[in-house]
Amino acid sequence: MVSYNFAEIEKKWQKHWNDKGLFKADDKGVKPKYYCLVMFPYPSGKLHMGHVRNYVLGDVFARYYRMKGFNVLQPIGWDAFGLPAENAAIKNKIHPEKWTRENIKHMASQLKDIGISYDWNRELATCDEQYYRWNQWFFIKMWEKGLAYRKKARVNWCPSCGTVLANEQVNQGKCWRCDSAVEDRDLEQWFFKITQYSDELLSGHDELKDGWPEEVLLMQKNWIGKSTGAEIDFKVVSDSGRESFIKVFTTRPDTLFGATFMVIAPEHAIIKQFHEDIKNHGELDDYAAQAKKKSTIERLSDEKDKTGIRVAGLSAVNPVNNSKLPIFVSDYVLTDYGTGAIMSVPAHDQRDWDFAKKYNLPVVEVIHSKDSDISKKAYEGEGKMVNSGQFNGISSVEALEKVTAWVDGQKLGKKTVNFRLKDWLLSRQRYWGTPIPMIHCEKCGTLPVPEKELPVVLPQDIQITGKGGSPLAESASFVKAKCPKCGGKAKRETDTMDTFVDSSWYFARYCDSKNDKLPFSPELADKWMPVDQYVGGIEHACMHLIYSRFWFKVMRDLGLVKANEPFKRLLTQGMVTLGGSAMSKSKGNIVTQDEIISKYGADTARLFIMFAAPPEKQLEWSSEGVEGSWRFINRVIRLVERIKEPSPNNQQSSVEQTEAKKAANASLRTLIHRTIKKVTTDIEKEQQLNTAIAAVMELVNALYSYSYFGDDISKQAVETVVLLLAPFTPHVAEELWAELGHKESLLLTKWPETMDEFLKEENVELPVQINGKLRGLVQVKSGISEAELRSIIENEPRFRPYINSRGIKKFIYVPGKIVNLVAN
RNA sequence: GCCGAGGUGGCGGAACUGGCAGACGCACAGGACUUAAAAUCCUGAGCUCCUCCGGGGGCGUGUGGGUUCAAUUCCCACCCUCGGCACCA
Repeated sequence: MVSYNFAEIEKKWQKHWNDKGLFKADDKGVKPKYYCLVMFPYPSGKLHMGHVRNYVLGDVFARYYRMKGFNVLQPIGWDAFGLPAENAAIKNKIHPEKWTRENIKHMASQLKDIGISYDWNRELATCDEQYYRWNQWFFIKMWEKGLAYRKKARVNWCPSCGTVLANEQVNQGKCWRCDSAVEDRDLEQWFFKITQYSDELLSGHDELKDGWPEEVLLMQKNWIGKSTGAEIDFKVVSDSGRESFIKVFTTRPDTLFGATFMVIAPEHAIIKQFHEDIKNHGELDDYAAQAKKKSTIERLSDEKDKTGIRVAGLSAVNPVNNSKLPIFVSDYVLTDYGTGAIMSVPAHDQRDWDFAKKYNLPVVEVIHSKDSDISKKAYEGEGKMVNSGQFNGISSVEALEKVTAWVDGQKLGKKTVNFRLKDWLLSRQRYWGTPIPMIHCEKCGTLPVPEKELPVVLPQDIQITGKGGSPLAESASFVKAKCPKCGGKAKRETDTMDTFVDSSWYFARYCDSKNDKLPFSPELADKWMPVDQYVGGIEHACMHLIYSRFWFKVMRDLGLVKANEPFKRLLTQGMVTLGGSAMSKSKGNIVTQDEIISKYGADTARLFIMFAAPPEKQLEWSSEGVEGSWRFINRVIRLVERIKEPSPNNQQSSVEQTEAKKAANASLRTLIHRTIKKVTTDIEKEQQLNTAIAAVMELVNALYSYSYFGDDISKQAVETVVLLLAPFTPHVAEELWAELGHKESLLLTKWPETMDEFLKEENVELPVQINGKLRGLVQVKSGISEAELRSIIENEPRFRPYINSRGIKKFIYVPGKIVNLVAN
């Protein structure tokens, strides 16, 4: 490996960019703005190739749009609160803040090493008081608007550590530290009322459909899960004659006559209500206790072996036909979706069908179609109503409306819209997060900390042990507070906020990151927002991206921003995996960027990770092939060196040579313009950077076999190569650009443009298929008529053997693309 | 289990809107340069069968079917891998 001196070149240009302040976004700039954002990193320690992919992607866009004449904002910051810092604190007896700050320092220098063009003046960390005070400010605004509230909710509880566990800290129902069985416990928790925006989060998709991947919108749509149906009251009767009601939610009121049993969640209130009437309540209580030990995912995934217990001594009544229905308890019905109870229609719902078969329950067909055979499986499609009283004979589509209307009229239920989206549970019983700025007074209740007292600073005098309740409750000086209303003794809230709060609005803070009067000034937010290009992992498709959209709408309603949506365009980059799963420090499967940079330099690392796969695709890491990117850069360097030397074989030429040269010139020129066009659309429109790089490689290959290297057109080609590579390999591109005699940095140089007249080609090579098989190619003028083409092909002897005496049955010509002859 | 994505040579990947499957790169083989090696430059190659060595045939995009003059691309069924599932971020 003979090397160009990448270390020296990279340092030199990084210093140059920094000294000249070329990455600064201009708040007062008149050029059109372009806000390019990558999801900010959690400072876990070292940058690995997954990070590199993310940040280089963003940087390619930022550098490209600078050359296109935009005023680019590309900021960076740190998603600095979170569980790993607390784990490190427990494990290594290091304060979370110290651990976090050290990681930030290291990762920041790594980002500089790979030459990402950030405006470092706007850097922020969410654990800065000056950042999280605004989390608290927003929390209070939400509380004032009724968007923050408190209610009981379930948490994972380790009885031996006496602490709340994150889902990640629960392995197969056991505590990660002490291995005791994890229990459910109800705690008073804080929520954001994100469901108030359910409809808008859904309809907002209209605005995003051009800039967001379809799959993300689809996932969000399903996550929000709007379903229209009806809530219907079923009378419940005990054997002793006591009566009550159970509300069920169904999206299929048309199948109401087919309900043959009812399934309720193990935690359903009716069980307590009828406790003494239920003969097997002991068994049911045991079952509920078992269900509590399972996570939602486990509960729903025991599909194959769905368990249920009949509630003895209690039955429901189908309101439409007064038939008595047995009631079952099963853990696949969840308390917090719908009403926690379903009517089961085994003929028309596969899960109910499976359950009915297992427990030998009747299956009654109420929708008939020629495709249905309910003895084999449930029929979930449309059809004609049967066994449905006055609704017999009409179509099930019509019945959906009519049954709902009838139930409504009989006061048995009503039409409802149900969402799968739940309110955002944001309180955490942890240390390393934003303290929730509330005060509990015995007399006056729960009140917000007055705005002038913000921030509520995280106390330092806390031992992080991983045991016990909320860590903040350990600090007596923190807990002690004065009631803002009566001035009496009060207690401070000791829960902290979910870190998704931090990441829900950081992109707006970048617009004005030093503001100490407001989270940001509305004027500056209006200048930069919305984000033009957001880049980040697909794993954030639902949670982070929905929370941010929600938060943005709240900020709009507070008058802080004008737009409706925070991110105009989204690129969900695929994960970098090693050994089949995503690189992450917690899994220990990481390859750090330093390993690649020290051997090949930043430019090779950048080029390789962009070239290895299309951005949105998952990429299994392998360093095989890095060598190729390295070689390519060196190949370009040699081209530049050669073009600077005078070329001797270009001088005298005969007439034939002149003709040949003309043709070679023209085709090189066409290639230059095609390459510019390809690279430009690949970056801007397709966002396929791997093929953009491949196109530049093809141009370089063509230059190596160009016979008149050294002439004007080849000089132009070499300059084009350097310009097109500038976003990908910025350091070496700057060096070469200077060597080619240019004084201005590439960051201030215009992106090359194509000229249409150089894109056309006179002749085309058409593939000729006979009966669908490729039999040869013909060279023709590009505008050739079908008749002309046909006679050329018919007269070519080489195609004759494939066409027998009866001739051509059908002649298909797709202009400029292909010819297919159908012979008899 | 539910929601979403993916599966193409030995490997990473390319292919516009249904129109030459395998661009570009890695690894590999041969050649040039060299005392030699490295580096570099040039050439070759999906698999397979036949060949008079000019070339010619067949098969091939996870599996099985279908639509079409033509399918990696559209339709149906299935298998496998990955991401998310609300306290990892």
